[in-house]
Amino acid sequence: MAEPHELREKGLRLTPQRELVLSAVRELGHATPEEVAEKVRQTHPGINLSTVYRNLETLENVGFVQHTHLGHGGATYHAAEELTHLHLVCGKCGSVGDAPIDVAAHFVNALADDYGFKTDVTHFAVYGTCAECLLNDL
Amino acid sequence: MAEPHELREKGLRLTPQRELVLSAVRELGHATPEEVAEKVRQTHPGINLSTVYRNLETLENVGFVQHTHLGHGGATYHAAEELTHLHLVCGKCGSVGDAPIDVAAHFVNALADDYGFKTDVTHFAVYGTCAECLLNDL
DNA sequence: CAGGCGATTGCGAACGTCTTGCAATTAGTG
DNA sequence: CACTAATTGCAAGACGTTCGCAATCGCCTG
Repeated sequence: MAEPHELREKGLRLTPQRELVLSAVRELGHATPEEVAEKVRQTHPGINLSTVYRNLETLENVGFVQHTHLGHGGATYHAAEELTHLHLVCGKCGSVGDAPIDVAAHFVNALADDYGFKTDVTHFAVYGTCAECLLNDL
Repeated sequence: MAEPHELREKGLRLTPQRELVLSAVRELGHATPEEVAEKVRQTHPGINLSTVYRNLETLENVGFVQHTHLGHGGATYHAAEELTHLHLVCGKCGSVGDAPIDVAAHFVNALADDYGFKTDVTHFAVYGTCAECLLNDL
């Protein structure tokens, strides 16, 4: 009895596609489903986009990955371990910066205390204008 | 010389469609482009969806309306006057609650001070779980 | 108040992203 | 090794949004 694979432990079947999707997300950090598919194709050229979508959903259900809305339309996926920061999306240049979740602590507490709302700060990006673009506007 | 129409003051042509889109947004509060179109059709049945999209964009450029991402896919539009609150989107029941922007003041300041990032808290929703759904989970 | 120019409209097609139904394949079980 | 259910690939479709184009219409000017 070897150690069971992390996917099997969650009751998931172990398919090459699934493993590849998971490791692609882990390697890429931020990634749209499309980007994940592209990455996976380096090792498994035939993979279908819908398989990627389905696996991302499955992996999200068992907590290995999570998605975030960075704006426009597409969601982007992260390994669950990575979700320790929030995203600062600049509306001018489109850059995505990171900030530790701590900066939102006060905010999250205020929403919890005043509205009973439990906030997941990482799910949506924080929109605004980045330092660089603010400088360029002067 | 009568008082000039608010749209004309911004250098925009005054078309019935444009006026109707603007007042639809004002009447509806929150509304997706689709909902705006539906509302406009009550008075102007023939309006085309692309006209609605184009007018929303135009009206946004001159500052009469603004859009917010509440999640999933579609943007929702607000009259600019209305944008005095942030949106609390519940991931379980899908409800959208409001909170005054003030609750985010500390957060916004922290991002400005530490990262030089100027945040627009209203552009993206705040995601989480609402008080009601938290109760139901017990 | 008629003429003309450019903005705006409606329409249809195209788009990107994501979902779905279905038949074939495959992982895990006994 | 055979069986069953999960998973895959594929093609079609749904959804929201954008685009090019020709026809129309608002507004300015004479």
